[in-house]
Amino acid sequence: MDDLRILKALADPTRFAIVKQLSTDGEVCACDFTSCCDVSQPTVSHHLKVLREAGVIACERRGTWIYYWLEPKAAHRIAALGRMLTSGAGKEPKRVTKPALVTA
Amino acid sequence: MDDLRILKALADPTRFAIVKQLSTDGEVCACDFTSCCDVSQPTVSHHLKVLREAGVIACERRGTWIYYWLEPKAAHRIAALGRMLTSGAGKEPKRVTKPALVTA
DNA sequence: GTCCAATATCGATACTTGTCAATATCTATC
DNA sequence: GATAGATATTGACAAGTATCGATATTGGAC
Repeated sequence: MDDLRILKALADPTRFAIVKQLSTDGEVCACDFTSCCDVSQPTVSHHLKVLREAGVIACERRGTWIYYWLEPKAAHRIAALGRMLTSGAGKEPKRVTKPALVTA
Repeated sequence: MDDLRILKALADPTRFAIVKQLSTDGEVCACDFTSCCDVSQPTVSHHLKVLREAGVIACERRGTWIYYWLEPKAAHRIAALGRMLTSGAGKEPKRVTKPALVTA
């Protein structure tokens, strides 16, 4: 829902690594992030929670293990942001002088 | 260059507001961010520096004023990230049981 | 060169957050 | 119910950072 929250969730090396692995593997068991991310189990759990609460990932318990995957909705928000930035970049009015201020 | 650095630069309310304004207006004088972002001038200057060093924006001095705009290269990184995430989301192998580990 | 406006830098402070050890919870199996 | 493994929560601490006031720098006009 909140673009800024999604960005904050992605803007951490550990969480970015988690998201990249999810993007590659499609679905990953929580126990498999401990190896990839060189942090302790509670830290992985914390980051998974941040990503979950930002709506970036979702999870499902299957027996003892919990599987995580990317939320398409959040992925689409980032894609939309990318389109917004690419369309905004290179708009270049490049005025030579500052236009007169309307207010004051 | 660095995706993570771009994300970190975007993941702040003030900087995100700056980037959104740049995306809308194409090019903005530094003096015009003070009004939009409800923070002091040194704070705006600091955030512009962070965005500049992350390669998200670029600037040019014209007389007394300094104009900022979005760097197309950074915009394309975010767009590419969006595509990566959207293609990664919904991959769903959804295995019922955890596969045997290859190593150990 | 002097004055003024726009922007950047510096130093200090408060807030946020990433991290881990210890512990709790949950599920399956016996 | 007891045990064992997987994951989450708690509490504490360290590192990072957003913020501002004061000050410095830069460029234009006189």
